[in-house]
Amino acid sequence: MNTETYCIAGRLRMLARVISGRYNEAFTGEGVTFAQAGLLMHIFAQPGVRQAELSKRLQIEKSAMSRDVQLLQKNGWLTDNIRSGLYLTEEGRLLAKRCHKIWKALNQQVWAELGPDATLGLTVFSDNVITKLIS
Amino acid sequence: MNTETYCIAGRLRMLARVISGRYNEAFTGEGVTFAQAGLLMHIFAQPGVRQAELSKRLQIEKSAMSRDVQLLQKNGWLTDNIRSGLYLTEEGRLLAKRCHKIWKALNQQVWAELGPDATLGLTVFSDNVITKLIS
DNA sequence: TAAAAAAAGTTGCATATACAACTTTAACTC
DNA sequence: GAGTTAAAGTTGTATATGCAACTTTTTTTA
Repeated sequence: MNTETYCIAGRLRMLARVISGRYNEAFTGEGVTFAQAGLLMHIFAQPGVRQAELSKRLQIEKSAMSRDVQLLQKNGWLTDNIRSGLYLTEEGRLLAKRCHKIWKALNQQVWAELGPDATLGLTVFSDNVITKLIS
Repeated sequence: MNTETYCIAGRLRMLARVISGRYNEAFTGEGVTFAQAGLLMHIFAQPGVRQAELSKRLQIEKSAMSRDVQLLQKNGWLTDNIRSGLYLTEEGRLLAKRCHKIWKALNQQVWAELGPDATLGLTVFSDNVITKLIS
């Protein structure tokens, strides 16, 4: 039946590029990328979270996470004790809240644009990857 | 019904990281990344293809494509007239063939590991993104 | 066909990402 | 509690990626 077995990795990377572009656009007004906004929102939701924890949850290599975090700090959104848990500055908290508003509206819109079949499809795929491929 | 609307972009990026890691591993023996192997295979399948064509097909920004292509060339896998169509050198062709063998086995294995529900889910999602979100 | 417009490709700059090696911090064991 | 081990975090190096501005090539049109 699977006569056409396209490249799973290639397809995922393409989809990530396309969707990331869409999300990045939405955050240009705030001067952040989607990746940065995402981290800010995670830290907002869980103040004091460790890099290692985010690293596992988001499946980002620890050295990449280290640099992402340093970038947030350089921009004044994190307090200076990043080795013992991540905390937003006041400016960081305000930005995180604005990002969340943007994110919520956009994510719902994309969800709606793609429709239930598509989003259910991604959910099923995602759940399978998480249970079968991530230790 | 959609009580939990997770972040589509975040999830896709995570999945791309995880699956890319898996594919990258498979190509370390050949000294190429999955991204490079993928380009080589595309060019092998369509000698003379233009950067702009690959750029559209893979949804990679043209400047990124330009650099990816230059890297392949620097490694001796592309002939020197990259501005008028991409052609593999003999070494490039041999490498592309080896990569295809690796890719085919791995892609089938991942397809099998994830199972039909998952892969169908990705297909449905992917088709929807392509028809609804890509101009 | 020459000029103008559009498309293709490149380069400067910046972020996102990974692997390997290293340093620092935390935990465990005796 | 000192020493060892493990976990966390950082830095060097390299690829992958995007945006903006620029150059080159191709196509259109007058």
